[in-house]
Amino acid sequence: MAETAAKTPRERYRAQVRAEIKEHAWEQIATTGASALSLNAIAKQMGMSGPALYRYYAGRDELITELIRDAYRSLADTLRSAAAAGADLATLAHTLRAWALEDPQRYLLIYGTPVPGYHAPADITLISSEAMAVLLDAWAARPSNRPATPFDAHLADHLDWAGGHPAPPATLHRALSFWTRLHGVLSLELAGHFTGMGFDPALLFAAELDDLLTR
Amino acid sequence: MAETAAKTPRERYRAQVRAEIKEHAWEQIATTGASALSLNAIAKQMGMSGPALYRYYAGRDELITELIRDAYRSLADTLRSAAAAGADLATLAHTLRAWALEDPQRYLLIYGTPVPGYHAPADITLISSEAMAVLLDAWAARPSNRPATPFDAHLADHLDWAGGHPAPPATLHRALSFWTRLHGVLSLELAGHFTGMGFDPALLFAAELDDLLTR
DNA sequence: TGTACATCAGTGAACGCGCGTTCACTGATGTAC
DNA sequence: TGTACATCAGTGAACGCGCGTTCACTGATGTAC
Repeated sequence: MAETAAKTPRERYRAQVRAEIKEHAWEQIATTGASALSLNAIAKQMGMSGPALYRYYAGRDELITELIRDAYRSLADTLRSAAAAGADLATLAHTLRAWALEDPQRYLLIYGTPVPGYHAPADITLISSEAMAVLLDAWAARPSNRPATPFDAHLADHLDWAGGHPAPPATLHRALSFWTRLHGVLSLELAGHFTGMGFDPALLFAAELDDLLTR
Repeated sequence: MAETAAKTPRERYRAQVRAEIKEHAWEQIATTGASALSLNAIAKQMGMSGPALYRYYAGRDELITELIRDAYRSLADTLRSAAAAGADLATLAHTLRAWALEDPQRYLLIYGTPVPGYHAPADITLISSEAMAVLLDAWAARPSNRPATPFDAHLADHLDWAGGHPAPPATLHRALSFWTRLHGVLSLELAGHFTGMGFDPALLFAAELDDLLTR
């Protein structure tokens, strides 16, 4: 818990192996998808016996949980540092897309179809809101001239997800819409539903983003 | 092929069992997701031995292909008959959502993360364009007053997916955007990413649709 | 209507595979004196 | 610096399971005369 300092060599080694396990897990997910994640396969790939991994993870679910946590954290960090560097909403959107394309299965792990048979612990939702917080901040910094919609009124009474963000409902709505619209284009692209359609997904994404921002 | 008539009792029986297998497959998919689809499990559920199913499907992949085909067909039929009954775009959107909610895994099977290890035959893309054709028709019937975007120009040169539809690029773009935006909201809802956020997904969908149509 | 034959649905055994997970163990690494 | 002990990473065997798929077969259903 409060043990961030003074790592013994053994602790250091453990952390290193845990990281290596996760690396191989990502590789495996990248090729076969998350639902086919197998501890034994990872062990074999690392030149270890299957049971050895149980020293590091209590089981498959705990590993997946950690991967999901890392994915959320990575996305939040990426967006946060982009925002800190002065990125506007368009740049944030492209940052999101670049992050997703860098490892499609990582994106799909957190925003795609849930892994069958896996149940996430309760605190995962909390971590997922970190990335959202960056978007909320970015939208809050942008003056809105749109008339309030009926949904804005509904949102005003259902703010659990906003984490107490002080932005007005209309802004929250726009941030939410920003997310769903980009996800719509992005998830279809990552899942391969645009292949064979002819057009360039990057341009569709840019067009969607443009429409989103200019109104 | 051209054998639509004169079914023998045996052919009738075969068709019936094939249908029953698919029913059980859908049940299984609804609970465990498509990646966990197992021929043996279906056979057991039907009170048959595993190998018996090989009389009806050459293997797991052929069964999945048929399920995907059926899903696309079902969606296209649903949209088509709604359109034939005079549905406008808003009604079509709600028809789409109702169809998706009726069986979330069926929607996710065709529009979600691809099933790992499964490779669809080439003609699947063709069937998937049927639903899109209904949307294209609906948008073509609606006068557009929007200025052309740079993406419209790109689309004009990349029309493989439109199946020769005579609508202008701007209209094709709007139909495409209609799809991606509704998918964005819908897929996040179906994957459970709105649970715990507080608001009503139906209202977000309606708001997105409203924004989509009023401009 | 009755018999002889062909078709074909479904079975059970078998193959080889990989999975998650447990357990008792060996042997290396680190700690205390 | 050296010895005695504790810790703990990793192994190999084992358990029970389910998977896809093949094969030779039984027995019921349909067909031809």
